[in-house]
Amino acid sequence: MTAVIPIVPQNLRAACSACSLHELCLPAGLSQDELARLDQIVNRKRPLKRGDYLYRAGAALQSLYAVRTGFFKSCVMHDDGREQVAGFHMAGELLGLDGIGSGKHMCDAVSLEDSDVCEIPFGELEQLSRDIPTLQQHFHRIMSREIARDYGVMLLLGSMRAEERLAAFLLNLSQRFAARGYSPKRFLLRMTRNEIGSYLGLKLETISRALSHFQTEGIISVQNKSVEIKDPDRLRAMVGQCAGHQQ
Amino acid sequence: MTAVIPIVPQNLRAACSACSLHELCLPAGLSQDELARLDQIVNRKRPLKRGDYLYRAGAALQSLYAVRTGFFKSCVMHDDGREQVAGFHMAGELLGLDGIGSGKHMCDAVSLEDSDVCEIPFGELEQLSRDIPTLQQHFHRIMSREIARDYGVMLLLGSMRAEERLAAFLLNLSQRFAARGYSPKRFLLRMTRNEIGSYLGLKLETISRALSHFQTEGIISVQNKSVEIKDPDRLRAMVGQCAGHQQ
DNA sequence: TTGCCGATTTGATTCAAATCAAGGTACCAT
DNA sequence: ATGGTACCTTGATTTGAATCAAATCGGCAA
Repeated sequence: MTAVIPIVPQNLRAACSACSLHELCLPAGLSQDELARLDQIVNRKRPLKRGDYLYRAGAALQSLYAVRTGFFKSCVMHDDGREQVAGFHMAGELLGLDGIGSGKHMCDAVSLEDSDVCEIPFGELEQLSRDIPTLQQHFHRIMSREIARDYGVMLLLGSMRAEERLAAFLLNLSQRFAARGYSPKRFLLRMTRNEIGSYLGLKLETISRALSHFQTEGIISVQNKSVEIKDPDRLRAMVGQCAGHQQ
Repeated sequence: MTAVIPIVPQNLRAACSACSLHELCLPAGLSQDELARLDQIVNRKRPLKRGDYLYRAGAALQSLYAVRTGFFKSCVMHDDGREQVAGFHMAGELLGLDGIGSGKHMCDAVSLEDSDVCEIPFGELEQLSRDIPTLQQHFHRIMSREIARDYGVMLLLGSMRAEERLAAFLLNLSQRFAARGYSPKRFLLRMTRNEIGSYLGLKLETISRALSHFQTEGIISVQNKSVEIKDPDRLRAMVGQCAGHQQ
């Protein structure tokens, strides 16, 4: 007979100061004291299961959310039901920035695996950031980086070929995993081929074919959701000079 | 003999409080007193001629710029020289937001007609916005709206057909002109077909053909850079239900 | 374990937009 | 005025990715 292990919600209680992500996340650069003040306004939400919505487009924006563990997509909807994935979000990233302008979320945020988030009431964040210049500056940097990322996506969608887009996408994931201490060479694709396709402005069949092609070229190895990057240099070489780029 | 009219640089001296754009621009919602404080940090730059660069990608970000009069494009560059127009900017809009995160401009900002801008030193803006909550909030809204706009562009680039993209683009311009008190029906395209194409992820020939097609359908009338929207409803109908949208 | 359903792969075919090509037009500088 | 240059239009052809189609795979639930 095995001992019953009591379920301790320790993750739920962890403070920013104790969080492994705190140099990647909103609190980056804060002193212990400032960290404690930020901690007071941050709420831990109960974990989300795969497929759960963190919020939906149109809902009033009360808070921003920092991904603690897990993986999210945010997607914009057309009137006619067409869906466009606008981003994938991993640990340490901030969700909800697009809704501040209108006071309403502009997209759905959906958990792609069991996830944990920290809730940061936006009004309180604004107030606190008036007191803590470092926090204010870092928040501005985070918003600005999201804009810069978006420009990168526009470049990708507006002027890259299918395989170039996928190569850029894989390199981006790799680099973000590396920044979080995971292997940049081996990782899981948390999202479906269809979701990758939506993000990259391509159809799922095209994603599948491109992955297969990269594999036969020996650039990567794919097994379902699992990817290994075997030749990052060749992947990099594909981005930015896809021979006679037409678009 | 005609009287010589002295050239008074009155535009250069105009304060935010006297600016017709102040409810559209950064100072929106400020009291007279707060406005005066903002005015103290804003510098008027000398006018830019068509084709002048306001800043270049890679340059250190010192200031944001508000368009006072004129028209700008911002464009991201590939390593290989491919250029992607990331946005067009008109009076009252803020440029440079993408560079805050890294401290360097991520794109070029180019004047598409003779233009005037206000220079807003970013460090001073951050400082002032700690004192003036309304300013802080409005600045956050402006950044957030840029993110929301970017999501819209992603939707456009990722899931719309060529003519649908152009229709969305024309409607967007129309709406922005209207917000500035200009006719939403008749306006000039300040940018070339090539630049429109770059922004929409299409080739200039495709833009040209689509414009011609809209004209033969009686939806718009085009004459070089001048556009008249004759049937805005039909234009709206084209966006979001381009019959059996494939992408 | 088995059955089912959603996800993925791969092939054949189609099609929208790119590319190639050739005039035509407008505007700037001389 | 005039020549030049950049911009635009339109047509013919090509092509990359979408669409259509059909297996196959994998994981979850009964």
